[in-house]
Amino acid sequence: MLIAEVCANVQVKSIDQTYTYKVPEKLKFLSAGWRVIVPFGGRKKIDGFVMNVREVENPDFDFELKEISDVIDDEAWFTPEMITAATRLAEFYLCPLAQAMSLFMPGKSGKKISPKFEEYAKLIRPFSPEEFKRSPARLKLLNFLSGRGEVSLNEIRAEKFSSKTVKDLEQGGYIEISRRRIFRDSYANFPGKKNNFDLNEDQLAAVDTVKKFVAEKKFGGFLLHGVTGSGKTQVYIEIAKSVRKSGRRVIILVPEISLTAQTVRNFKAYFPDLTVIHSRLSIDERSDAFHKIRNGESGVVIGARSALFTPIDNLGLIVMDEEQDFSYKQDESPRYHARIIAEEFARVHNAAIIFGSATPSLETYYRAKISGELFYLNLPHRALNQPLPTVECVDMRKELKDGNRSVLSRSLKKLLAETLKSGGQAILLLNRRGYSTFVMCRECGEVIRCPDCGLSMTYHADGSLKCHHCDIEQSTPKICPNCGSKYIKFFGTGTQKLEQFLKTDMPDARVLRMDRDTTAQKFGHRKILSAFERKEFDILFGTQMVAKGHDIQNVTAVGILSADASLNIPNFRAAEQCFMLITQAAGRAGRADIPGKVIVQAYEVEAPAVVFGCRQDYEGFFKSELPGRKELFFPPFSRLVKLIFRNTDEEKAKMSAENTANILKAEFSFSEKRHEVRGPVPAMIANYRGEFRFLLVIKTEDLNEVRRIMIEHDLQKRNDVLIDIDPISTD
DNA sequence: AGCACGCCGACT
DNA sequence: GTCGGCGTGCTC
Repeated sequence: MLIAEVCANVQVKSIDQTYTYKVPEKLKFLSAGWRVIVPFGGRKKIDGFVMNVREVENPDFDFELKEISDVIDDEAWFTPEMITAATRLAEFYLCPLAQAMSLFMPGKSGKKISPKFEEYAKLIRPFSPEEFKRSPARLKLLNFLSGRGEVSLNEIRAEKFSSKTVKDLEQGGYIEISRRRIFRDSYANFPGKKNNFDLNEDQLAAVDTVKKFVAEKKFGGFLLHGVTGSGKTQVYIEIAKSVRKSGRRVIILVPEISLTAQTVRNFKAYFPDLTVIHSRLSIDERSDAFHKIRNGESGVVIGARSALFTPIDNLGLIVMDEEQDFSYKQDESPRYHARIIAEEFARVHNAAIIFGSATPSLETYYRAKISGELFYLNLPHRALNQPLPTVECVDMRKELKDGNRSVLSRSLKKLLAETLKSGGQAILLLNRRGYSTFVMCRECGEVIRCPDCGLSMTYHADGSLKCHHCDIEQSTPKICPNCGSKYIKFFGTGTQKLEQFLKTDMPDARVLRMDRDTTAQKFGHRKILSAFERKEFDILFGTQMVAKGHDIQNVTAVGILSADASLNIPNFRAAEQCFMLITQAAGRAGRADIPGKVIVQAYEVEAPAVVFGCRQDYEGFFKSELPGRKELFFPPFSRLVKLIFRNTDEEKAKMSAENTANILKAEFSFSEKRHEVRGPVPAMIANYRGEFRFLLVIKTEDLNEVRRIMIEHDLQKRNDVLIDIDPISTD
């Protein structure tokens, strides 16, 4: 009897296992990777994934086998590589297999994906006008087609020819209709641009080092550490070219969807066969892209983290640009980090992987410089020999003492005025959107909080209050909901308030706001950046997205308004984040002929992150930050696991976390390795939609041992426990 | 998750 | 009687 192991696409941890089904005669062609329809429990139709098929002589199961009802596609959807990768991802991140498999599908559901075809008509036989004296429509169509090769039926219809005319001519043997698959691709008409300059010495050295590994088809991991403007992209392109020459394929990863457009523009001129994959493409577009990759029609795949999950084979290179960006970590289950997955893929394919950054994550830099797991490639100079910008740090406490209560320091105001006068452009970064960051009653101190998650709500210029965590929106109360007082006050400055300020204080400046609210539509980023690049505006201001994914030549001034705002949040990466923000934003300033000027406004001007950030001194920051991480046993000296226990009953959630903490502590006491458990503590969002959350944080020098212990205690099967391996934050 | 089953109270 | 509320348990 032919039987199949099927992973039912029900993404629930407690039933995460494969189920055995009979393969009916009509489906005996099935093999691993097919998507199927199966009966499951009380449900008649569930989609599932065939994990393997085998012949069994004497069936002996202690349950009755059901039959697979049908297949979904015309071929196996998953390649063996995809199955292996999904299985290992699920094992590593302790998520349901069905969830890991779903990463490799264009949509969530088990719908069949239908390709789109277009029909073309072509003249295949000469004709004389005499034959068609009595049929002027046909004659007109024949004349329309003659000398034009293939013309799509859409175009013919647009010329008001009826389908009858077309059909008649086809039957008469004058024209031929052919069907061709068309690919939906909103990046198809994106312009490419070639950079016509030679690589400098450092770039050449980097290219040569990686090329050696590529030529020998050996795994190699590299950190390409290059200051902003050092020409990392050109290095990627040169290496990718040599990979393509040898017939192997390339994946280029960017942290956010909005950055794909810029990357496509850089690569298109060199790699016309590139394909874009990210989660905001329509399902159809995504499945068309999958098709092209599967058939080998695509040599370069560009996209955000989901670009890792395609049917690509024969992989020679993965580039992960801006590797330090937290967007590479998925913040819903499966909570994978693209950095880990990408490196694993590179190993499996004997491919090279390049992590690129101006400010590498401490983990990656540590692996390159201290533990030697990665090769270190350095581009210390700007490619076109522009000087690095000068950075001035302004102490906002002193500013206040001197009577300046404005969001802009006197130095920054002066810099903006000078910049505009000289025809330059400026970028201002304020990492908070909305108008006011919180709303408080002056009488009783009540802060208005999100009904779902309890975080403070942000006031927006349209009069609404928004939760930036849950996206909930409500109107602003006129009186305090707690005490009824009418003294409700708005505190803190967001980008909208900054906009109002700039418009009144600098009426001659043309200002442009860029944050999540103004870039909501497709290609919204691109539109704003293009307008700024065309010099339609003098000042571009907004959240951290103003510092990402562009290289606008005319920007000579950059201001960072509250550079140290992130410093006081209780997060072990706070300093790293602050340093990155300053370095990244500062890197936007300066052009070939005019050195850039950067003003960093901060309150804690002595903090190492601010000091080294202003000096653009990565190595210095690294050395100052590392001892603290070591002392507190944080990455890169440990790996973290975060466990969240949820329950509608607060006491149960807490008890459950406490029990697990005790079990883990007992297990760890037998271990030779260093493991620590912290908690239970209430989660930062302690109550989400009526569900209480407590968390445990494990720090370990042996992640695999911790994973093994968690599996032994079936933590991965509990629906009330969320497991986050290598979390970004510990709250 | 989602469905069946079973137990209990309420109602035409 | 029987309809429907929800708590419990299972899914090849």
